[in-house]
Amino acid sequence: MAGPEKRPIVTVDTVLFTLRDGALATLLQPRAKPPHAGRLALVGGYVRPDQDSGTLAAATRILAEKTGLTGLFLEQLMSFAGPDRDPRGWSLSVAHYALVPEAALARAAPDIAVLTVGEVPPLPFDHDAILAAALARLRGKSAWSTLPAFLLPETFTLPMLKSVYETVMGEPLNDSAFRRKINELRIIEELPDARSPATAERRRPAQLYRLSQRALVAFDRVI
Amino acid sequence: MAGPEKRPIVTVDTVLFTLRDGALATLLQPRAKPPHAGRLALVGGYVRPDQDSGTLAAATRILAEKTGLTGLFLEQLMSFAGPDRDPRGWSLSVAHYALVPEAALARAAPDIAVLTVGEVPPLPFDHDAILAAALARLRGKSAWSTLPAFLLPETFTLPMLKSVYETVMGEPLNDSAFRRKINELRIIEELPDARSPATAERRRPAQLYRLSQRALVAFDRVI
DNA sequence: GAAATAGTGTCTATAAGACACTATGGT
DNA sequence: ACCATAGTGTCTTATAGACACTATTTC
Repeated sequence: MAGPEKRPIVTVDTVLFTLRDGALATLLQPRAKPPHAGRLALVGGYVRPDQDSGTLAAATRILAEKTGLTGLFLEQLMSFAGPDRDPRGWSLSVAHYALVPEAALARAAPDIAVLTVGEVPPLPFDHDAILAAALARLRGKSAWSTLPAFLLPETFTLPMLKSVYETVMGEPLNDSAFRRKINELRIIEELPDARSPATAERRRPAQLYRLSQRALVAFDRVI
Repeated sequence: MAGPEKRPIVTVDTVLFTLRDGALATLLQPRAKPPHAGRLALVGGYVRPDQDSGTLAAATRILAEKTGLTGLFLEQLMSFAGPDRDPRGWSLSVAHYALVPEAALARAAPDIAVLTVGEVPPLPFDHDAILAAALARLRGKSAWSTLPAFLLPETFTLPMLKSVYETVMGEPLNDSAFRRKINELRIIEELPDARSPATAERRRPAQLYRLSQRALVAFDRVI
């Protein structure tokens, strides 16, 4: 039986995704304390058994404390553990990922850096591997769920929705087929008499929609 | 900073799947010690930072120690944590799942119970939830990967492969379409001049195949 | 040659992609 | 009127399913 002194360090880390100028980006924060103080890293912290009812709760608490971000789509990714990933000793991190719509971004702590996923520098600990796994999960799950919609505001247009799917999956989608599928899947609903504002460039206003359910919906076919 | 005394209990648990008379089954073992001594449960144990290089290594070690099973396909599922799942206190279990071909089953510890997934009794801790999550993962991943093949011996016939996909996914598959897809995907290779034995009932022998790669292969389309 | 399973060929149904077309508002 | 984006209709292509057919072995 392992006594408490033999227990691993248990932390949670969260990969935060957002959109930046039409590109997929991630939010990183300079570490406040050693190890790796000052270096950009995933937002993480210790699981506190006296406060947290689970790891999702721990991740939610730490996100709020360290970044001010709340109300995000947040999901467990997987755990990363081993003797060498943290200089403090054998540690286990339950990695999560979250999607940050632009409106929430505005409320984030000022020290948060927003970097396109292609321009992320080498990260401390095994955060590179965690980020890669989160990206793979985001891309994989986007093809058959409403996951990318959580990068958008609550109401959005079909061109916006198509664009975010294209950004996340990294490939252009057929417009006609996209509309057909979204329609058949009944995952979004029209806001009656609500249209996006027209601008000098975006001339014709588009119909506004919202998710039929404000929760992740999976579907069998692929976008 | 959380001192060691505030650290959660960290364990690993593994859901073991196998085939039993053409049905999907799970391997459970009576617990040797309290809590819940004597009750059938998932195979699990403490992560030992002094011995284990990670949670997969911990699960592999514990499986070997408690069941004698080695060489299985084994993958992390996700973590389950909270204050109430274990009477010993706030605990975190990194759940895994493994696939046990019939040949490996023969080498398993004698106290292992093999139960069809439909006839599993209520399990201690949150093992019901872990089993349900593992089953969902197995079913979901089977549609687009070679996962079910790890329930078969190293060499198998196409009818056997089709049957294991049907068993795992719980629905009949079209024979012609199945062969077409398996062929196009190039995931298996023929063993030249090797055929399954014919019996009184299975009259025409079938061509034997093996996986082209003895590792999980994902494909984009669905079986 | 009858029985039973292994394996093939081909038609049909469905869904995805291509792409030309119409619609609407701003300038 | 023209531009730019929003949105539609329809043809083609790719893939999945249905199902009848042939092939090979045992009895």
